[in-house]
Parts: sequence; structure tokens; C-alpha cells
Amino acid sequence: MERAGAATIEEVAARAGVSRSTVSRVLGGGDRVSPQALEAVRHAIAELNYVPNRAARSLASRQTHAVALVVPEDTTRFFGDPFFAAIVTGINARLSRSDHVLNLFIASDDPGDKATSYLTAGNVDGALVVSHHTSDTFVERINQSVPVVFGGRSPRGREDDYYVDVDNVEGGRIATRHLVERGHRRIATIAGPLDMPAGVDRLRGFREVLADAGLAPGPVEDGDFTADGGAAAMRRVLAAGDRPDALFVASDLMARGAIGVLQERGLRVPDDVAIVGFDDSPVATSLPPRLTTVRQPSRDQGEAMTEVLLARLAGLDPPHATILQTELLIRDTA
Amino acid sequence: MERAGAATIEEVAARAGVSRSTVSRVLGGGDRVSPQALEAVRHAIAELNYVPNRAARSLASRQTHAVALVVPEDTTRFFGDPFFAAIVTGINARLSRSDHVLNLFIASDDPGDKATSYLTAGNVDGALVVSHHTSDTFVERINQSVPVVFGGRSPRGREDDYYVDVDNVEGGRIATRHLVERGHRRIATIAGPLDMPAGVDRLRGFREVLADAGLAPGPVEDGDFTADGGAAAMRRVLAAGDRPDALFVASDLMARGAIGVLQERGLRVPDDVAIVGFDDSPVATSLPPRLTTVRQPSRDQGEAMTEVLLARLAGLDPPHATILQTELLIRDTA
DNA sequence: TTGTAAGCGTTATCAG
DNA sequence: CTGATAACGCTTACAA
Repeated sequence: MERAGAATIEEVAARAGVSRSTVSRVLGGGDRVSPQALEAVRHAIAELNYVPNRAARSLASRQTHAVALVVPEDTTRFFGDPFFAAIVTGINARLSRSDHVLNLFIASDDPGDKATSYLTAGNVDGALVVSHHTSDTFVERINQSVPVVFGGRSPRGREDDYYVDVDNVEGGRIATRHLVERGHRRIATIAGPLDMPAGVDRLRGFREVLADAGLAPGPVEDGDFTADGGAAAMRRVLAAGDRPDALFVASDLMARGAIGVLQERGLRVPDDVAIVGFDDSPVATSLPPRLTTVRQPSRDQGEAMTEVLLARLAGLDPPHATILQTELLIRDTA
Repeated sequence: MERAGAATIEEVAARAGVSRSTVSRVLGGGDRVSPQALEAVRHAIAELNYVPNRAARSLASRQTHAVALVVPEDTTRFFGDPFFAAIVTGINARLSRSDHVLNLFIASDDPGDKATSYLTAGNVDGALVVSHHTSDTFVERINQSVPVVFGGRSPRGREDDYYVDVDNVEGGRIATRHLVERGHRRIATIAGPLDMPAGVDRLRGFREVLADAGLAPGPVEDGDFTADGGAAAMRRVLAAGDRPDALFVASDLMARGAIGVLQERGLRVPDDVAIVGFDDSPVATSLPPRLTTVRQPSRDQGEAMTEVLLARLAGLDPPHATILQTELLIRDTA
């Protein structure tokens, strides 16, 4: 039955005994259509198994009903970090209640800027951007041509940008405060990339609490949010001498890498070195020791970003900034 | 400069002093166009920063220049298994050399069959399907409405299907043979899902080698290709009594889960129980012990699948079956 | 080699 | 509430 050449609106109209326009109205929400017509059209649509042609619709309405998710990372990191899985899940959840579809752009996979021109050429109604670095200039170009919502405070802190972020500064604070309250005094940190707002903000929270407590911060090394990066940073911290008795590590993946190094050196966690991670991603609990960590609601973040974008597309005026709260989860490592 | 309303072909034509058709021809490859016209058009395109409107193009040409990747799994597994990362990387690599874009459908996220109707409605030129289970009936519907290429031998083994697979039977054989040659005699296996060709085939290779060696297979438990599933299967194997001295585990992720259980029980790998995994995914080497495993070229598989699909779309006649070879990588666990 | 003109399937405008 | 009719931007015979 389902032929390759699907039914057209014309056929539906004929079948229902109405005009194209009426069918189109039904498609658009069924407003301003008589009950009988509506019924007839719905019936015809069902019988013919009709699905509107997206290209035609988009050409006429000047809307694509597609939104892009732009990730300025390489595929390895995109798939390697559960953070993205959570974000995508949230986006999908909200999108499945709309009639928009998702186009995925793992930007670094695309040397020729194909993604950028695709987006600026109006092939999507809007874009969601996560994990952006200050050095990602193409993001700015995208931001100028289609509505975008950032996951994370916008790179340059522009007033008119839209973003959904978690309270990273406070997250850094509660992690560090926990360590201080446990009596640790030589507290180091493995920070996120300092060209990313999340990296900067978590570090800031860390520093604030230490300053308030009158403690000098231990070594500060930055990783790249990967397990390997965390391991390397841990080695540098250890090499700096005067071993810390606790660490705030700005992501669970990095914390895993760091713990691996500690264990190699025969150091016990948390007895010799306590660790607080960040994310509460699956790796926090997938193997022992279970990470004490700061939970950030990434799935909600994805959903909220999509909500804001959809609102903008609908012509509404959502808040420019949405901040989600974090929470300390005390488990085995601190 | 880059206004929201981008330049149209009409404007390019005017600028270049030619007709729409000529511009269109240049877009289509520049054949049958005089050198001067070609030059003029290219110039105009560059000046105007023109990018063709995809909706219009697709409406007129009845091609979408989009291909779908359909994954009948949930987001968690999609992001949790590095296999998919490799597949997507391969697909992207091939696609970036074409003018097609990728639409991602993580099918189980979409309860209302939105994905299926999207695809059957002709919104993509073709589809790539990986990780399909025999129970996934919607795959059949998709297969009937657009050209598809399967990653993995097609579910029902239909002659006219197109697929790119690795030689899973042989993979199972070389893994098991290695164990036999090392002198192990009580060899069990944690198989993949038996409703998936990859699961079935690897198990078959395992059984063949054992039969040839005159050995009785130890317990056969199936996991679901996840670390947790592997752990659960390992517990069942152990509970079955008569502890095996070696295991062939049909995926690295499951092997990790299994090793975790073994370690909990104070069993040493490979001394007490040897393990051969399958995939050579990043988790094989990300932490000790480094897995002895069967490497499957997943990135190449993604690339080859795309190649075949693109060939079909171009009207060529690529081979129905493409088989990629596997290879044993001997490391720490067997 | 080039231009003309007829669609492609929808939506949007505007009378009725 | 409904139906013509004109776009939307591009490809593609067909003619020149």
C-alpha cells in the first residue's frame, strides 16, 4: 500500500470532498474548519496514510521544522562523555512532543564548514549549541543567522543571548565546602578547560570557598573533561609535590582518570586523597569506588534548552537565562 | 551581510548575466556549461555567498540529499557503546565527501513511530540501519519504502537486502581457538543478544571451534551487549557451578562487566579465568587489565555502509553483501 | 551551450 | 468557514 510516491494533499482533498486549503487548515491545527469537514479530512488522511511533504511545506511556509544540535567536539568525545547522552535525551524528549526533528552536527568532524553553511543557509529553524569554547568563532556566525540557545552561559556573556545553564559556580562551592567541612586542608583541583564557561565557573566556586575558609588552594591543573585528561592532570598535581589530601575534580570522567592514577601509586581513595567529582554521570557509580559528586541535571538542561528554543520559534519571549540547580551526592570518595 | 533571507538562484543568475538554468547546471556539476559562464556563475555565487535552498531543491528534484541512521536502541545504549561512535564516525567521514547530510534516529526514543513515518514519507533518500533485532518490524516497513543498507547481515537473510557485516562467525572462531590453544578446557561464553545476527554468529563460531576440538562448551549465557548485562551473565555462569577457566565474551563492554564480577569474587584474570572480548573498543584498553579481544573494523563498517548506500542512490549496482575481516589482538586477559 | 516554461506539494492571501 | 490563486526556490525537459 505504502507506495514510494506518497499521497499528496490534493488526493486527500479529493477524497474528503473539500479543497486543498481546507486540508491545509486541518493540518495546521484544525481551527476555523467545520466539524464535518474536519472529520472528513481526518478520515481521508488516515485512509490514505497521508504524511505532508516536508520539503514542500518548508518551501511554502519558510520554516524547516528542524532544529540543529551543534557540538564543537570530535566524535570520540561526543560519544565518550555521558553528559552528551543526557543532553540529547532531554532534547529528544521535548522534541518528540513537537513536530520538529533533530539534525545532529558534530562540528569538528566537518572540516569544510559544511555544517555552518548548512545552518546559515536556513536549513533549520534554530540551533542548540552545547560545549562551546571561546575559540569557536563559527558559533557566532550561526548565532547571527538563526535563533540559537546555548547550553551553558554564552561564551562572551552577551546580554541578548539565550542560554540554559547549571549553577556551576555554586556547584564548585558545594563540592569544595564539603571537602573543607570534612577537615581537609590541602585541597587541589582538576579544572575543566578554561576556555569553556563551565570550566571557569566551577573553578571560581572552588576558589571562593577556599578563600572564605582562609585556605590556600593546592595545585590547580586543568583537564579536558576526558578520563585521559584527568589522569594526566592528576600526575601533574602529584608531581607538584606536597601531596593534597583532597581534590575537587570538575567532571566524573576526569575523576575516574585521576583515581586510576592514584590507585596505581598505591594511594587510597578517600583515605589518602578524597575526591569530589562533578556530573553524576553513569561512570560515577558504574564501578567502585562510587564517586561523591555534584549532580547536574543534564537531561533537564537539554529539555529546557529545547523548550526555550521552541518558545522563541513560536514567537514567544522566554527568559534569556535559565539556571538549573546542582546538588551534592555523598558516596564513597569523600 | 548574511541576511536571514539568503540569496536565491535568481539573484545569482542576474549577477552572472545568465539564466536560472545555467546557474542550476553549474550547481549540478558544471557540465555542459561554457567556461566563461561557469566562471561568471562561480564568481557570483562566491560574492553573494549563495547556498541553494534545500527545500526547494528537494521539492523539484524529488531528492532530499539526506540519509537517515536508524538505531533501534535507547539513547543510553547508543551513547554507552563505543561501537556506535565508531559507526557514526565512519558514516560522517564518507558523508562529508558527498553532499548528503545525516539525520539521526534513535528509534526507541520515539514511541509514536514518528521516525518511521518520517522516513516512509520520503524525507530521506535512504537509510542506514544498525543494531537491528529480529523483532524490529518497523525496519521492514522502512526497507520497503526507501533504499536501506544494514550494518550486519540482514535480519531475515533476504537475498535482495544490502548489508555490510563483519565476519562474526570467524571472529567467534579465532577468539575461541585462541583459548583452546592456550590450553583451556572449560570454556564458557557470554553471548550477545540472540535476536541479533551478531549475537548468533559469534556464538556459532564459538560452538564450531569447540566441537572441532572435541570440547564440551561450558555455560552459555547471553548478555545484552552492555556492561551490566555482562556482569549479570557472569554471575549466572558462576552460579552454574564448575567454574570455567576461560570465557569468550561477545563484546568488550560485557567483558568489562564480567571482569568486574570476577574481581569481586577474588578471581584473577587471566590466571584463574581467561577472557577474550570482541570489538576492540576504547574500553578494551582504557583501564587495566587490557583486554585480549577480536578487533572489528566498525569505523570502516560505517564508511562502507555509506558507500554502498550512496552507490545505490546514484543508480549503481553495488554488491549486496560486503564482509569485513576481524583480527585477534592479544593483550593481558588471555 | 543556453534560455523558456512547466512543474514539485504546501502554505498564505484574499475574496466569497 | 471555504475555495481560488499566487507564491516558495529550484530542477528539468524542451526548444532554440
